[in-house]
Amino acid sequence: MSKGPQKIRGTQDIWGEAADRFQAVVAAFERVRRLYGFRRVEMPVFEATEVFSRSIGETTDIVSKEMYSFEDRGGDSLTLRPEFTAGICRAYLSEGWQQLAPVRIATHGPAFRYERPQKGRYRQFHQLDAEIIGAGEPAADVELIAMGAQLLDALGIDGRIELKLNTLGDPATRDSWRAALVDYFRGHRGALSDESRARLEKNPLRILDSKEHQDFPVVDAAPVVDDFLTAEASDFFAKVTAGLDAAGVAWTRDPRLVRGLDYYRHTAFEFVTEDLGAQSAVIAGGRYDGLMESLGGPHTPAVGWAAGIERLSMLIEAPQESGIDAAVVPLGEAAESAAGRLCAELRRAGLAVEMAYKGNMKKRMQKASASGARFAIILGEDELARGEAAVKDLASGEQRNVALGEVAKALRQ
RNA sequence: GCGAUCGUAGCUCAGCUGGUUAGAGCAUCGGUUUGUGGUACCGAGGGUCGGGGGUUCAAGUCCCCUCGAUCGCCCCA
Repeated sequence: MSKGPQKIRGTQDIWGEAADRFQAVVAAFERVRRLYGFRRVEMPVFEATEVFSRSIGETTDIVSKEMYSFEDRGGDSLTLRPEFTAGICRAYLSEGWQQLAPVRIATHGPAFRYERPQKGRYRQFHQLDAEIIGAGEPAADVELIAMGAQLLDALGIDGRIELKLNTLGDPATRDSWRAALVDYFRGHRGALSDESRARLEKNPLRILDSKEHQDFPVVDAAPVVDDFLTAEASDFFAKVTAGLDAAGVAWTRDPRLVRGLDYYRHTAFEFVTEDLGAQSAVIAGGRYDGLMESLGGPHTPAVGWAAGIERLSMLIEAPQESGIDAAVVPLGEAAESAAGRLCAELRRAGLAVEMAYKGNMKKRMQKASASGARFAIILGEDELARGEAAVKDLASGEQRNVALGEVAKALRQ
C-alpha cells in the first residue's frame, strides 16, 4: 500500500468503472451542449492570479485560502484555476469575443482548490462548464438552466435532483438587502451560533443557509430579497420563472439560496441531490453581469453554470462495458504474421479486435474469453494452409471455418 | 482550518479482553488438459499489519506523533 510514492492528497487516479462513468458524463455533456448550440473551447489550466482574485472576490474562501498560487520562473504570480468562469471571461476580453456576442461556450476539465478532501470533494476535481456571455435577457438564463436540466435527464438522474432557484436582484437590490441583513443579524447577534457570528463580518449572506438549528428562528424571520427587489429585478426574475415553466423545467423557489462568489447578480440556482451527503450541489450557477467589469472590461451581461463531474459520475448507473468484437488467437509463428494482417484488416473495417499472443493455446483462449469478445478467431497451421480461420462464438461454443477474406462479414452476423 | 471514525496481501475483509511461523475469498501464476475458453480440482507466489516512536517478557491488537481515507462542520461543483 505504501510502496513507492503516494498520490497527492485530494487527487485521484480515475480508472476502471469510475473512468467509464466519468466518460459517460462527459459524453452526455457533449451531446447536450450541441443541442443547445454551445461551442466547445479549451482553456488554460492556469491564469494570472489577479484574474481570479479580482473576479471571485478577495474575501471569499476560494481566494483567501484555497487557491494553488505560485510564482513562475519569471516571477509572475500564477494560479491553477479554482473554477472556469473567470478564465473564460478573461478569454472573452483578450480574444475579442465581443464581436461574436452573445457567445455560447462549453468546456470541461480539471480545477483546483486546497480544501479538506471528502467524498465528492477533491483538490483536483473536474467540472463541466457552460456560459452564455453578452446576453442580458432572461431568455439566456432560461436556456442555460434548461440545458442543465436536460443533461441530468440524459444521464438518467433527473428524478433524484431538484432545481432550487433564487434571485439576488440587481446591484442596488443586493446592496440594500445585504445592509438590511447585516443590521438585522447584528440585532440578533446573541441568538446566533458561533459559526454564524463569524460569518456576520465576512459573509453575512451565508448565514441564511446555516445548518445550525439554533440559527433557524433568526434566519426564518430575516429580511427576504423580495422586499428589496427593484421593479426591474423583480420583472427579470418573473420572466426567468415564466420561461422555465414554458420550457417544462421544474423548479422550487429557495429565498435563502445565495452563492459564495461575489460576482453573482439576479438569477442564482443549484441542482441539488440528497444522495451525496454534504456535497449536495451537482450543477450550480447564475448570472454574473458585473464580472467582466471587475476584470477591467466593458459592462457585459453573462450567465453560466458549472457541474461536478465526479459528483454526477457517482449518481449515474455504471455504463455498459462494451466488449470487443473478436479476439484473434494465432498458433505458431507463421500464424502470428497472418494474425497481425488479419487484425489490421478487421480494425480498418471498423471492428474492435485484440490479439491473444501470450502462452499456450489454453492461455490464449482464456485471454480471448476474458476480453469479453463475442468471437475468438483461431488461426493455426491447418486453417492457414486452407486460407481459412476458425471463428468460434464464445457464448454458444459453436465454431466454423471461414475463408480469411470473409472473416469481417462473419463477425457482423 | 475544526471534530469523529478508520488504515491487515493487487481487491474485499477475518484476526476474541496483547501470547508461538498473520488467515480467507477474489485476482495473478503454474498444473490436471503441449489445437480450444467461460465450470471443477490441485498447487505456488504475494504482507517489515500505512509510517515513526513508546509501554511490555511479548504489540496487527495498548499509548503518542505523523501520513492517508471516510463522515460531519466549513466551503463549494
